[in-house]
Amino acid sequence: MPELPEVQTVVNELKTSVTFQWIKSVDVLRESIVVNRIKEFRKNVRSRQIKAVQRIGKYIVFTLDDKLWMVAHLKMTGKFIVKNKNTTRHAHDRVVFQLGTNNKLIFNDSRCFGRIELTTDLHNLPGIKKLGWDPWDDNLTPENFKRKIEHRKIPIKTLLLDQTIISGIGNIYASEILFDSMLNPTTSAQVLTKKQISRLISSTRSILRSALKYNGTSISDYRRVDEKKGSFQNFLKVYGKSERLCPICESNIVKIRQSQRSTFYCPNCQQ
DNA sequence: AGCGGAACCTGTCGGC
DNA sequence: TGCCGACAGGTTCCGC
Repeated sequence: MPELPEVQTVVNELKTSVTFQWIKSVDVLRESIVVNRIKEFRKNVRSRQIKAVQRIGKYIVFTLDDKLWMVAHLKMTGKFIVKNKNTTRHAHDRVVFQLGTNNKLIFNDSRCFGRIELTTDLHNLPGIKKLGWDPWDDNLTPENFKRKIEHRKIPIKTLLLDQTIISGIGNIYASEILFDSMLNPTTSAQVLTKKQISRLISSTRSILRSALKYNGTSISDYRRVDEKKGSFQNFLKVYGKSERLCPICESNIVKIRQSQRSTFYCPNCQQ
């Protein structure tokens, strides 16, 4: 499900629904979701107050104390849902936090790729430590970007999925961003000109900002904290549109396979 | 170091 | 109807 716009939507909604709430207890229904030893996790989360919620890359970070954070990653199908505490258990509920109010915070994940980890050293968590620029980082300039990728031979589409370069882009928005910047997804990263990179960066920002405005893209699994859908799926121009027509030139959108993921693009507009 | 492919786990959909 | 393979908003690990 989740790329930056989806994760940021969830974080925004968690901020209003669970900040300052106390965690009374935790039920771990699927142990593989929790990275820490379960006993230790339950003990250290119990009786903590959620002081803040933030997004770092595609990670959701709950601040529980000065030196204690609960870090979650939704991977493909993870969701955070807030419901009344009397709600019955639902299929794929994996971790349930009983809150001090009438609510519970549920981590639901059909595929069980998602992870929740308690840490005392947030910025040295392996996943977080390696993250590249946030899309809106002032240091993400065409010059810096070019320098960072000038020895990378992989296709630009594949490079956009590399969280150690820019963090937050996933498979849907990579295709949309490349269409918006009129770049061919198969182009080797190292041959891009400064001008093309400049376009790529502004498209990245505008596509992600727009997707965030519509609360993300709900094609199949992704849901908001209140289980509503995002609506950016109504504005996708190429992702999932193979055999449909390009909105600019009306030639056929094509689907190809790059490093085991689908890519959609217009071979005519994206040279 | 960088790259491609397998692995993690579960559900759905299309073809035969 | 039923089975089987392909595929799914992600990341990590392994071998070359």
